[in-house]
Amino acid sequence: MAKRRPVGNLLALAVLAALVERPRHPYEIAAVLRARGKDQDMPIKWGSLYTVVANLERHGLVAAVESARQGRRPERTVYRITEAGRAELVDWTRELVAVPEREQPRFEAGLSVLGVLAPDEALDLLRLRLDRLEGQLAAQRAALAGHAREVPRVFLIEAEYDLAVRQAEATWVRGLLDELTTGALPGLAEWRAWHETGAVPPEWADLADLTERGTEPH
Amino acid sequence: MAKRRPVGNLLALAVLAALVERPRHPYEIAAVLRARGKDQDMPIKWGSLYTVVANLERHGLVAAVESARQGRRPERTVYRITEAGRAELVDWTRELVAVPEREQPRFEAGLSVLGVLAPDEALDLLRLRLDRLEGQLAAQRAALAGHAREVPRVFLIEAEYDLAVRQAEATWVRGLLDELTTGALPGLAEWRAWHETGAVPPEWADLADLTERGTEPH
DNA sequence: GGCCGTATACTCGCCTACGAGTAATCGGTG
DNA sequence: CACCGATTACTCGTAGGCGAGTATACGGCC
Repeated sequence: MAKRRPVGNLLALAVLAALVERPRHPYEIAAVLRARGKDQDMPIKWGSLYTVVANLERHGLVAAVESARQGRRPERTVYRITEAGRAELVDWTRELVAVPEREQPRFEAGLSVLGVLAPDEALDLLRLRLDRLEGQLAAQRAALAGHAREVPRVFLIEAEYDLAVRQAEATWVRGLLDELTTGALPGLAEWRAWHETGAVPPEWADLADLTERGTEPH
Repeated sequence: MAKRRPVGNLLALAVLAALVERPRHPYEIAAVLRARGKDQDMPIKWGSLYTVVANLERHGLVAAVESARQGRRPERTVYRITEAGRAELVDWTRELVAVPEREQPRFEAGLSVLGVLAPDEALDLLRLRLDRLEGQLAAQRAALAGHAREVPRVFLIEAEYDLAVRQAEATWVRGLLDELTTGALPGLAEWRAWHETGAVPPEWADLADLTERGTEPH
C-alpha cells in the first residue's frame, strides 16, 4: 500500500518543500528548516542532508542550477526542484495524509517490556514520565500561542496535532497510574508476586509458551 | 539525556526480552515475536535480526551457548542473555518509560507540508484517512477484546496505549475536518485563493522570508 | 515413494544514515 | 590590526539496516 519512494528519508520531503518556494543550496535549506522550527530537537543531520540532496538529484527530483563560489569560500551548489520533484512532493504528501500507518513509538516498545521492572518501580517511572510530559506540554502550548500571534493557524497544524496526541498520552498514562495505585489492573498481584518471589505465578504458567497470546489472524 | 545504547535498534530490546525467558536461536526469537503479535505489520526484518544479534554478542549482552546442527540442517546458534544483557534490558526499559521523547510521526510530516495540496483535496484525503483510521481502530478493538479473554490485561497495555493514541488522532482529525468544512480555520481563504490564482496572498508576502515563524528559543 | 509446497534457518551485499572532521570567512574586541 | 570564536558550507568514512536470495528439511497427497 505504502509506495516505495525513490528517496525514502522524510528529510527529503522537507527538502522538496523548501525548494518549491525557490532554488536554494543545501546549507540554506537547513537554515530555513531551522528557522521554521522544523528541526525541533532533531539537531539537523548534516550527513543525511547532503546524501538526501544527492539522491534526489540522482533520481531527477531536483537539479543543480549553478555552482558558484563567492570569494574563496567552498563551492555552493544551488538546486531547484524539477517537475518530477513537484509531482513526487504532492504524491508523497497525499499518501502521508490519507494512509494511516501503524508506527512503533519508543514508549510503546518500553510498555511492551514493562514486565521486566518491578511494579513499584514501573509506577515511579510512569509518574516521572507524566511530570516531564506535562512540562513539555506546557512549553509547547506557550510556544504555539506565541507563534499563533505571528502566523495564521494553517501553518501550525502539525504543532497542534502533536499537542493533541501528546495530551492524549498524558491522559492515558494518568489512567494507567490510577489503575496501578488502586490495584485495579488485572494481573497486578501476580506481577508483584513474581518479582518478589522470583517464581512464575501458576496462573501464568501456560502462557509462557510459544503460542502465548495465540497467533494473530492476518 | 537519552543515553547512547550499544545496540540502538529497538529490535534488540525485543530480542533481549525474548532471551530473558530462556535461551533461543535467532529464528526462534523471530517466531516468538511473530506469535505474540509483536511484529504487527512489521513483517520481521531478517537482515536486521541477525545483525542485531551479532552486535549484541559483540557487546557481550548475549552469548552463544551451543552451535548444534540437527540432521544436516544449517547450523543453528543458540544464544543466552548475559548479566550485562539483563542490566541493559532493565536500564533501557527504564529510559523508554520515564523519558518522553519527541518523535516524528509520518502523519505530522505530511501535515507540515499540507499547503502543497489544494484545500479541497486536503479535505478529501483527511476524510479518507479518518475512514481508514476508524476501520483500523475497530479491528484493533476487536483483536484486543479477543486477547483480553485469554491473557491478563497487564500483557496488553501497549495495545491499549496504541488504541488510546490513535483514538485521539481520529478525534483530532475530525475536529480539523470540521474547521475546514465550516471555513472556521484562519488562513483558509488565503490558502484557497493562493491555489486558485497561483499568487501568494498579500497577507503572507512577508512570511516567505528566512525568518518565517521566527527563530525558536533553544 | 516421488513430488511439491511450506516452513526452517540463515547469508550476502548494497545502500543509506549520520557523526565527526575540515576549512574558509566574518564580526567583534582589546 | 591581530586574534578568537561563531558561522558558513560542506566531505568522508564507517557502521548499521534490510531486502532478496539460498538451501535444506518436513509433511501430506496421489
